[in-house]
Amino acid sequence: MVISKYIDIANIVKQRISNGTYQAGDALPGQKAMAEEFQTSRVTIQRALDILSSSGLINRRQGSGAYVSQFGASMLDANINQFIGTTKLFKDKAKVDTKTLKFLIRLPDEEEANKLLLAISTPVYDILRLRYINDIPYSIEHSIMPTTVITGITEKVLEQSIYEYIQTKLKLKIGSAFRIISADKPNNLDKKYLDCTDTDPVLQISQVVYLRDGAPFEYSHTRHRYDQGSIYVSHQPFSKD
Amino acid sequence: MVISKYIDIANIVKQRISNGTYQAGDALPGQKAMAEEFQTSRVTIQRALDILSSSGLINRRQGSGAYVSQFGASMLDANINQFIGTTKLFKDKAKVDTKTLKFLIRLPDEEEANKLLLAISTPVYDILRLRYINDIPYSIEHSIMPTTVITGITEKVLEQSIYEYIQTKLKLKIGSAFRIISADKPNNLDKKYLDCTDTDPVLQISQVVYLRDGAPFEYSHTRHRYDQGSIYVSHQPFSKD
DNA sequence: CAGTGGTCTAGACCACGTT
DNA sequence: ACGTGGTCTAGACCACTGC
Repeated sequence: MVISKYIDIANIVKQRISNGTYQAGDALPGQKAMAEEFQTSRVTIQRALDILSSSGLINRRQGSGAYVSQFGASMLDANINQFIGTTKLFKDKAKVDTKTLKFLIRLPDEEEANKLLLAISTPVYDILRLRYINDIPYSIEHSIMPTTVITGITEKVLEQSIYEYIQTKLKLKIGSAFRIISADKPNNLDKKYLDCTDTDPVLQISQVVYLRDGAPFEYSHTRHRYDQGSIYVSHQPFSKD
Repeated sequence: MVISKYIDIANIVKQRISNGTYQAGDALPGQKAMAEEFQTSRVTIQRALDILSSSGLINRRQGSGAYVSQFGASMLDANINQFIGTTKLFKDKAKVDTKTLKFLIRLPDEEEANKLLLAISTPVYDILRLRYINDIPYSIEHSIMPTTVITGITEKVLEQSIYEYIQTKLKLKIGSAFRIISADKPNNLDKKYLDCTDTDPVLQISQVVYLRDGAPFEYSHTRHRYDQGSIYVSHQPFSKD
């Protein structure tokens, strides 16, 4: 057992969906059968199934069974609901380059302090980066981070992945994220760095990201050319409505 | 008890967050205390907390407690991760009008059949509607629905809410949704009905919506003027990573 | 170390689908 | 009627936080 029994079981079942042992539309073995196979109780099997259904891999029908979602296979590799950084998203898939356009420490304005739950006297990092995928301009990311939570950022870190740094070096755990997605007309930066003309729309993602303990650590705006990427979102119901 | 104990408890706690009994940042009573208050077991309390944390209302810290998210109060009314129809979204808040531009039954093309998991010989509804909020053009919705799943749609239903009809009249339960959000240049319909000029971007939401049993029932594209609405998305981690 | 939340069990009963 | 998943319990042990 690596982490917890129910997470391990969920991963094993995920694996079986991935390798075709359970095909789209198939019913999974009953909870009782799975409880026997994994030498555990039915409640633990249900916790594992919770993970799979909340990520859209299976559908559960009371009185009938749990079925592999038709989306199943295609979901496994899709980058849905991601809030990881650009770097990880394209890892091993494409060449990612970063150009830091601005990197300074200053005091936050009222809106920034508000979003990050900071006093306006607490300094923040102000970071503007241009990302290239396979040498094509991909996005402009403008991030504000509190220096009290995220410490020790250097130019070197910025060229790699800030998220990687936060998780491995600072050993902080990322919790939730709230995003607002909108379309916008190109501004001067978009025209200059993303090669937008006046008629090329921009897709903007504004987000506040929180650590697992609830402290906000990033308020950012990321802008993409309209033809350089879409956002994939899945929605699963939790309670019955 | 209305539905299940754990859902009822979640709703009661939600109520208390809403009315300020539990304030942002406050620790909730311990699980043991709540189990006593609600005359139930700790496991049932945990199921209730699962609902609250998966909707971002609380943060849980092992060894410490469960805390009301700073977002808490503001989340309650926000229409986050919604996949309900336009009508319900603005219910009691604004005047919603619908103009049906197209309503016919035809055979699906290959992509539509693919998304809806249909044979190309199964007829689908092809519906194009223009929505107004307070008499201002709000969105163009193009929906494809299988006639085998969604039956008996009339002009009258289209002027109201299709989702309402599906849930109350057909008594079907909506399950999950997968969306792709993108920015786009305006097309001829956008220019004609949303009053877009060549430099007014459009925010497009393409989605496939599934019933709880996994059957897809809608493949649609909704287009908004860039200044008429954004998409709010929240992301909560499920398993530990 | 005391108190908290996280995981797990074995068994029970209920709600629902299917036959 | 039977088999499925959904809910619930009482109690146990573990992992973590914070004093």
